[in-house]
Parts: sequence; structure tokens; C-alpha cells
Amino acid sequence: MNRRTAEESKESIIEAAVKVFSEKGYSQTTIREVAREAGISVGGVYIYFKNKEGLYATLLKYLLKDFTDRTKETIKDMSDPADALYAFIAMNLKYARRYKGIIITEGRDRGFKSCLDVKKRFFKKQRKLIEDIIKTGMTSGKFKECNVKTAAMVIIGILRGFVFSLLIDSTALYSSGDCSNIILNGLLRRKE
Amino acid sequence: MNRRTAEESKESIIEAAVKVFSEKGYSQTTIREVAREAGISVGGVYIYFKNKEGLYATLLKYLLKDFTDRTKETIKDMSDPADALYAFIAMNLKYARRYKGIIITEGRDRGFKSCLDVKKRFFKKQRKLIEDIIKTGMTSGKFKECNVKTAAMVIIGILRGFVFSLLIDSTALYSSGDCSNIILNGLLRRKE
Amino acid sequence: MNRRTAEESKESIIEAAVKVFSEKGYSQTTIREVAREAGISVGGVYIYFKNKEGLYATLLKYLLKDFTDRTKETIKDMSDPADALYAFIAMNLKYARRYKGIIITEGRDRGFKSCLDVKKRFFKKQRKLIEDIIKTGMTSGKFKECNVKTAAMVIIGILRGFVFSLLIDSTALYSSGDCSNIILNGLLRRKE
Amino acid sequence: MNRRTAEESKESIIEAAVKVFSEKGYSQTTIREVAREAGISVGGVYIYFKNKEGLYATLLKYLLKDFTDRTKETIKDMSDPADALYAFIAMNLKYARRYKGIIITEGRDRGFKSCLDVKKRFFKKQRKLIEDIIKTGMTSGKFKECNVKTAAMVIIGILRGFVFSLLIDSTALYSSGDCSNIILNGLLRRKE
DNA sequence: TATGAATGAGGCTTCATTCAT
DNA sequence: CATGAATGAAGCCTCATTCAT
Repeated sequence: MNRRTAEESKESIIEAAVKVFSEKGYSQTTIREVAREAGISVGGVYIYFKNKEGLYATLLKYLLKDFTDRTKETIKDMSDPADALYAFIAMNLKYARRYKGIIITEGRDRGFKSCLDVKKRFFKKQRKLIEDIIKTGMTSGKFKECNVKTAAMVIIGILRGFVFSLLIDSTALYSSGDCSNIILNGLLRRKE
Repeated sequence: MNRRTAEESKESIIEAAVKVFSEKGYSQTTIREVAREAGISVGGVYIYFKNKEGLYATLLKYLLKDFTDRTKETIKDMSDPADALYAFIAMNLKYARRYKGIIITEGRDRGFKSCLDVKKRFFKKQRKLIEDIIKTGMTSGKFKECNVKTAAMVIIGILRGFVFSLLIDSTALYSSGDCSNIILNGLLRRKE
Repeated sequence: MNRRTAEESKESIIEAAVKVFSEKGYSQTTIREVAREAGISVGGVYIYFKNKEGLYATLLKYLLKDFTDRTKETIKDMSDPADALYAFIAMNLKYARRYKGIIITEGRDRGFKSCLDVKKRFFKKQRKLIEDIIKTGMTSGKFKECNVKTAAMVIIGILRGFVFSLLIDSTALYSSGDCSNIILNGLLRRKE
Repeated sequence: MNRRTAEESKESIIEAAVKVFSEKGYSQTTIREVAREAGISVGGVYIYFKNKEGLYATLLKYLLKDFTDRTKETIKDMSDPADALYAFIAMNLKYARRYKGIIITEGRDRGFKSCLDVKKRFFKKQRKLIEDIIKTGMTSGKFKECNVKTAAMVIIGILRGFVFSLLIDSTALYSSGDCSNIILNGLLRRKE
């Protein structure tokens, strides 16, 4: 009846879930809709995932790992920290647009330990990436001295904020360039 | 049986709703719980509000207006734009901590036109406030020349991001001071 | 729409539950059917009972208490222990016929601590009643010396067995008289 | 892939089913679990059995026949009816402990005509065995005169009750000896 | 206005059974 | 024969909303 292998089915469910959760958020996503989108029956979803939360956690892991990998790959060979930061930001904004419903998650998933852990680990990795960029910038003299950890958190905050803004306006907001520019230069006039 | 006036009842419902929605987010909040918190019956809520969405929209209006008013009041007499920006940021972070469940809202409320409009209007006002600060800074020569609108949006993004970060770590993150510092000075070393 | 008071509704649900559980046993009873039998909606059942298990536990308590009370009342004034034992047995068989599906419960409810506790307490009371009868009989010299506790348990076993037999044959089996006779006299011929 | 013959597979399924049904009862037993226990696939079960009910009926037949055979074998050469009755009771209690989940069956299987028939036939055989013992006892003058059929049913009831008691207390109850003693001697003091 | 019992649609999940391989 | 992915009906439970009092 169905020609797919188990692996294919599981993947199609994850992909469907990415799509639906991303559009609707956790609470508003129904298993039925994920199943329909994946071309499988409702019961079929439960062959591969323990329950809704388990599906969501798996999807998160899958998505965030993919994102981290791509980001690392992109940044890897950049020597100029400003370029790297720019690339990092661009990458984030791109992903954010696509997966806003997942990145920004609603209240309920605070209760899902499995999801929280995945996210925390992800954000730790992200912060590490930014911290490395900033450190490199400081070492090379291109960035000024600052508290690396704090700076990294602020930048992550900026990016998160972007995602949230998308949920409200959904139209293009500031571009990666504008964003990077402010982060790099600040608002204050240089005394020169 | 109940001594409250209609106005009092309505207000107590809104206050209860602020509390509960803020803690649990939209989907996880039940009318029953709001009613209990407000000391009114379930049916009573529907006397004052058409439905859950209507209650939420009203609450948003109430909360965001209150916030805008307070912010304006705080900033009003500050002459130094850096101070004003700092105050603005501090105010935001404080509110964010308190009302994270409402500020960050889940997928579903994208579907609530009434809510979206309220939020859009609020963010427009907020942006206006920041833009004014930046303009003042630029006029006075304290801030460098930049695209005011974009800068304002980026700052708002930073603040939104902070709220979201709260939902994940819930522990203190960066302080208002750290945040302001980066926004004002940027990461790049000044050539001097 | 519905003129019943809350108490009436709750009672009608319990009565419906007694009927349905008794006919079908726990697993095969659906909340929907209980609700229909009680003339209430499915959701209505959950106003009064936390869940299926809770409804079952309540029903058990209700039914078993009623039974214990009636039994005590019946036995109370009987001076002849043989008469009392006979009455006790008759009472049991009568109830058993009516509530076989509840008295004999299936595997699953072994997992319901709340139910088990109710049943254990019930059986303890029952045993106590029989033990008192036997003791009285022994004191008066009408019953021979024996291990009271064991004898009581055996008698309870006999009665339980009767219920179970009903589930298989459902037709009348042995009468209370036959049953009492064997318990009282045993099979062995008296040496005289 | 699988080296078993058809017969071996079928047997391993029955044995697995005996184990699982006995532990969990009919409703709580899933075909999946039986299959896993039997080391066969879910679909494999349906090769040998029409459906869950069919498997259960077969299992019953298998189990009860085995029991009847062993009981007959045990009793066969006993000349003293009291000894035989004692052996019969001991045998029953032993089996009951092991297969309580099957002996005591939940509501649903009342609907399974196939199962009912199997059980009825089994109980008829059991009763026949007891009746023979009692008759022998009466003929030899060891047992007093009584209604053989009724006495047999009461004894069966006692044994059934024992099984049910196990489901509630699960701890040891009365021993075969205690049980036999009461059945043989009754409670009433002999006038001597 | 106020109450809160009642409704019923809809969500999550399980599981006996089927069927393509 | 055997596999196990897939199906889909059905069960439990929740909750926004209504309405008789």
C-alpha cells in the first residue's frame, strides 16, 4: 500500500512537522494535520514518535542541528570577524524567517523538559560561535575590549528579537546589513 | 450577592487575565482559571467579553497602553538621549520579565486580527519613542548619523529578544546596562 | 435545559455507572454509554468525576457501603448464628446477581489503587461480620471449634465464587439454602 | 529466517498468550505483546489465529484441557474420597494462582460465545470429577447423604472464589488444607 | 448582572487488523 | 510462512461557549 521505507516515512513526518509546527506553533498544530501533510495516517505517526511532545523534540533536534552545522560551515573559513559576524547574522535571519513558529515557541513548551534541553544546548552552541568571533575580533584588535559573554548574549537577543518581530509584521524588517552595522558600530558618534 | 459594580468586575477580570495569560500563554490559559482568579463565575466573563479572543485583545490594549504611558512619563524630562535610551531599555526589560507570556505570544494569535492590530499599534508607538530619542541624539551631535528607522527597529528587536531569552533561561541574563552599552557603542574599536 | 440539581445529576451518573459497569465490566464500559444512560453529555460526567477511574472508585464506595449497611441491618437482631450466616449468604448472593460485573472485576483494575483500597476495606468489613457470627456460634456451642479467620475467608471465597459462576452460567445456580447447608454441615458423615 | 515449523510457531504463540493473558487479563493484553513474547511478528499471530478472540479461545481450550488431564491423572488412583477431594482442591488452588488472569475473566469475554462454550464444557468436566468423588464417598459411607450436584457446585464456587480473592489480596490466603477441612466437616458441631 | 451546570466538538492516543513486500 | 508498517475506528478527556435559573 505504501512504498516508503520506514526511514522515509519517519523523515516525511519530520518534514511535515517542521512545516506545520513552524506555521502554527505547538498548541495549534494537530497530529492529524501533520499526518495529512506527511501522507500517512494518524496512527502512523505514533509508530515513529511516542507522542506529540516526542515528535516536537525530535524535530527540534533535527532542525537545530542542521542549522548549527550549516552555520559552522559558513563561518569556518572567514578571517575577518566582522564578516563572520555578518554571515552569522544573515544565516540566523534567514532561518528565522523560515522556522519562526518553531524558534519562537509558546508558553506550553516551557513544560517540556525534553524540548527545553534541546533548545538550551542549541543556544549554548550558538553563543559559543559568537563568542569565538568576538574573541578573534578582540585579539586581532578589530573589536574593542568588552565582556565577551555579555556581548554574545546581547547579539543572540537581537536575533531572537528579529524572529519575534517577524511574527508580528511578517513583512521584511531590517536587513542583515542594517542589523550588523548597528551591532558593530553602535549608535554613539566616535569622538575621532 | 456580588457587590462589585460592572466596571469593577470587568477590571478584576482583566487583571486576572493579565496574570494568567502572562504565566501560561494564550493556549494554556483557560477561561475557567481566569474566572477563578478574578473571583467571578465562568459565565460572568462572557458578560463582559465576547470570547477568549476578545478578552485577550482587551487585555493587550490595557497592558500596552499602560506600558506606553509609563514609558513616556519616565522619558519625558530626560535631556540626554543616551540616558533616555537607557531608561527606555530598562523599562522594557522590567516589563518583559513580568509579562513575558503576553509579550511573546504563540502561533495562534497570529490568527487574531484584533490582537495583531493592537500589537502593531503598540510597536509603532514604541518605535516612535525610540526614533525620537535617536533623532534628538543625532541633532545634538551625541549620536552619529544613521538610518533612524532601522536603528529603532533593531533596538526593538533586541528588546524582544530579551523577552524570548527569558522564556528559555529564566535566570537573569544581561542587564540593562550591558545591553545599552553595546547598543550605544557597538563592537568595533574606535579608530580614535 | 436541564432541570436537575447538581446532586441529582451526580446521582444519576452513579446509578447509570452502576448499571453499565455491572453489565459490561470496567474495560468494556465507555464513558459515552454511562453518559447516555444518565441522560447527560460526555463532558457532563467530567464535571462530577475526575476520570473513568474516579467514577468507578466512587461507584464502588457507594455500592459497597450500601451493601455493608444493609447486611449489618439484616443480621443485627439474629440470635442464632446459623440463621445469621444463612442471611449473610443470602444477602451476598442476591447482591452478586445484581452487580456481578462490579464485584468481579477484571485485570486492569488491579492497577487502580483507589479501587483496590475500597475493595480491600469492604472485604475486611465483610470478613469481620462473618468472624463475629462464627465466634458467636462457637461461644454458644453451636459451632465447633475452628480457626475463625480461616473459616471466614473460606466462606467469603465461596461467595465470591458464586458471583464468578454467575458470569459463566448466568442461570440460577445453587440456592442460598444449599450453600449454607454445606458450609454448616460439611460433607463428612457424622460418626454419631 | 525463522527455523520454527508451523506447529512450533503456533505453540509458542499459545504459550506466550497464556503468560500474557494470565498476567493482564483479556482487555489489557495486546496482540503486539503476545507476539513479542512469542518471538514472532504481529502479522504472524494472524496466520495462526483468526483474531484476538480466536487466540483466546484456543488458549483456553489448551489450558483447560491440560488442567483437566492433570487433575484426572492425579486423582485416578486415590481410593479415599477425602484424599481425592483434597488433591482436587490443591490442584485447583495451584493452577488458580498461576493463571488467575485467565480463570477470572473480565466482562468482555461474556460476549465471546466461543470462549463461553469452552469454559462451560470445562466446568462441566470439573463438576463431573467432583461429583464422582462425592458419590464414591457417599457409597463408601464416608460422606453423608447430600445432593451431589449442588455439593459439587458449591465446591467449585469455593475454588473460584479463591482465585478471585487472589486478585485482591495476592498474598497467601487459606491453604488447601484449611479449605478442605471446612468443606469436609462444616462449621456445626457434631452432636456426637 | 451573575451563576455554574451542561454541551459537544475536537484533540491525543491506542490497538486490532490488514497487506505489500 | 513471515514481517512490520500502515490503517482507522474508537476511547478518554478538555474546554470555549451557552443558557436556564
